[in-house]
Amino acid sequence: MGEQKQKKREFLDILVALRQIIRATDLHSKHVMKVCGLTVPQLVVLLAIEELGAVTVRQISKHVSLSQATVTTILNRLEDRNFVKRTRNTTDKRVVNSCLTDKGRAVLVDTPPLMDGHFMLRYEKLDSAKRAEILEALQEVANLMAPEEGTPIPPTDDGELTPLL
Amino acid sequence: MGEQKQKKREFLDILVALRQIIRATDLHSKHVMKVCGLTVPQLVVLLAIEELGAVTVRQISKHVSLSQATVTTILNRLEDRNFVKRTRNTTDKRVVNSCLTDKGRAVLVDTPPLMDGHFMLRYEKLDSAKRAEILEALQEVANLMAPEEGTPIPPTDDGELTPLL
DNA sequence: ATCAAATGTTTTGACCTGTAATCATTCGCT
DNA sequence: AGCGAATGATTACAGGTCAAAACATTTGAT
Repeated sequence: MGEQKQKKREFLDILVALRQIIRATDLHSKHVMKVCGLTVPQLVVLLAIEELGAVTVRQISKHVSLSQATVTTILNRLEDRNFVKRTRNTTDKRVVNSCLTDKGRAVLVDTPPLMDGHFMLRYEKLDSAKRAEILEALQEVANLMAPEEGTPIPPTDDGELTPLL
Repeated sequence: MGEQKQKKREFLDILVALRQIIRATDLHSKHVMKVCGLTVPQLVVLLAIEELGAVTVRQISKHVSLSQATVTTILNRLEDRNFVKRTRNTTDKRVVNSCLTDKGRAVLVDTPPLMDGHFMLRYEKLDSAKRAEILEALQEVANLMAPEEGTPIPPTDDGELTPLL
């Protein structure tokens, strides 16, 4: 009977850890915003454009694991502030290609940290076995949470580049 | 020299896993919203009130690890929809006490899942050693990300109940 | 040629989240 | 008693995030 309680406790512990991680991640993003004027998601989108060149919204969305709508709103802000330039593709007028402006390129020369420096320092102090264990556990959780199994790496194979991030 | 690259790769992997986890968590919250009409944060606040009784905003905020402002906005929505009732404390008119309404109590009788059922099912299938490893890793990461070390459990000891979540 | 389905993007609407500023009260000192 | 500091809550503002709806365009089938 107490076994159910036990299970509940276990999930609660996971929930608590996850919430702390999510909160810390968000706080870091806010911090980066104050320091360098761009949030982590904005930087990630910028990096994706740098890596992929003139790229469609959908490609960015896949690459950074965000919905198309989210990427659009991030692009709006980035374009307002002149970090990227959007141009409609001439051959297919549905698609929009995004490029970095000089300002956009400039802000990336000295990439601000996407991850909390505090965390990185402490993480690096761990021995590599521990680090591997942690990484593996995180990936395991991510997989467990993935929408559907069967295709851990979905056979999108639609010419996508490595969907890093 | 390729050692730096290696480190970078490692952090990138962590970042990717974290982003997927955060995204999945958010998606689950949206899903819960569609199914039961309340998001996970709203449920968590409701549960905190159920557990703590007539409680101040600050206490809720501590209990659920969210800022006071965030709790206020969540309470706004919950009060608008008549799940909670706020009353100013008579002895100290600065403080606001929140209580569940009948409707609020009712919605909690069959607590909707705070965690993705899909995830829970798959997680339960793992052997307990693996599960322990995962939980430990998550807590390790949460600690590594905590604002300051030295006081893993900060000596708040201000009569708080267990700050679960 | 035409019209429906598919595709790519943006808009809309709802929520979560935090910091900083503001408001109201209470407390502590003199 | 009175005034400034501390405390509790809310508001204002800036983002992130998504699903669904709305648009625009292209493609495919007739």
